[in-house]
Amino acid sequence: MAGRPREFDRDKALEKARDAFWTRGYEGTSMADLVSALGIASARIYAAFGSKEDLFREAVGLYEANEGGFATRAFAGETTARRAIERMLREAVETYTQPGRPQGCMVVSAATNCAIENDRVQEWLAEHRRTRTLSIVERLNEAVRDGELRPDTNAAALGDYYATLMHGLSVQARDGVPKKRLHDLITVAMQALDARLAGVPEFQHHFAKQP
Amino acid sequence: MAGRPREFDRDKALEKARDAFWTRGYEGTSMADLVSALGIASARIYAAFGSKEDLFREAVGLYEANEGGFATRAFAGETTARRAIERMLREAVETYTQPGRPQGCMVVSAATNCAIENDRVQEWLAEHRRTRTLSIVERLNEAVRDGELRPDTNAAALGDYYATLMHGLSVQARDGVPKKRLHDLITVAMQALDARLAGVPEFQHHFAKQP
DNA sequence: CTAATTCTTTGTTGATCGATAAAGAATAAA
DNA sequence: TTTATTCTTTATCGATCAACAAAGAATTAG
Repeated sequence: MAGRPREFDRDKALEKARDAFWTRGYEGTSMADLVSALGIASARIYAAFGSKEDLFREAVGLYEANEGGFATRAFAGETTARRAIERMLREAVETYTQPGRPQGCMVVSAATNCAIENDRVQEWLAEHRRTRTLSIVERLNEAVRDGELRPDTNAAALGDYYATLMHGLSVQARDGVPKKRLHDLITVAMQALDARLAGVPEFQHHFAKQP
Repeated sequence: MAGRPREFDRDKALEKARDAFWTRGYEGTSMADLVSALGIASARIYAAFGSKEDLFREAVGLYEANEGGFATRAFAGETTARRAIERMLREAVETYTQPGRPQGCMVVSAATNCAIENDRVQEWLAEHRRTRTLSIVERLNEAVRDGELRPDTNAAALGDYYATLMHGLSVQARDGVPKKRLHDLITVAMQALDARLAGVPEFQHHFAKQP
């Protein structure tokens, strides 16, 4: 063991790689781009991270453990589904529109138009999105079981609805739609959940589960 | 003028190019891919279409004139905003999930993670999305002026909301979410508009414009 | 010290990228 | 027919792609 110690900070390098991939995506970021972003020769990148694909996967992991962890954080930190969903959406918007930072969601935008040889990477991110959708549905199902939401609530449709909206938020943020407009549309979107809360009888006939 | 007549069908070739770009995106589709998809040598592609970028722009134009024209069609073909918005969303889902066809929206997914040298292409598609968002907002503003929607309706937020949802639908469709689930979440989303329709007094206090 | 190990530097690999040059083939105008 | 024009074929261009080989440099273990 031992040997010559690494001269650069691996964690700092990974952060720079995450930002590069977040901004330009997997294929949009070349090894030459990474060399100049990390400030180290390509051979050193390969020695430290394995391959471009390995580096990307590790960079996405870092993203999800921090900026991209709004869903996990919201579900862990809020006691009601109503507050968790809203917090998730509003934290997503904050993350997607941070000034001086890459815009949008790395998981949504980093690998959507890949060449056939990078299909595995694209599919890997798609699986992350599907898992996130599932976790939202599951939280809403829990809310129905808990009695927070009416028993006839279609939690699957409601969860798909919020997941779809969140993925759309990433597109809009990347297109430069200002933060305030995104927050305003979230306000509109929260009404679907409010209408399903137990104890709001006048809405019941309008928002009943589809047959 | 005149000269040797072209031996291949330019329109058919453009359709094949549109499908290739729709499936794999601008950068994900190489000239070699186009050569095999169109069945003609690269020099003939350049003679007929100029460059890869010119071909892509023409392919997007074809997409928008047909499959991707659901928004324009809905606004032209429906007399109420309520029906226009729903038709736009449901036709979008049909387009995004057509069996045996490229999934999702070409305008949303064909150029989201591009290298810096293709920024113009990426920005060009973003401009298309912003224009589409604007057209939705404008239709809702019209509905407020017409009295279809309550005068205190925040048409900008409502339009952003439906544009965001539509862009999210493309992500979900690409991820393989089945058509039925997408239609079900649209049903949830239509309630935001229903709640703003004139003549539904009991909703007024819940869906009032933000201060 | 020596030997083993790991990192850094430098230069380069073969493959693929988008794009085109050059020459031959097929048409219309004169 | 001659000439001009346009398309097709073939072969390739220089640039860039991700990845690595080889040798030198710096450390620890023994």
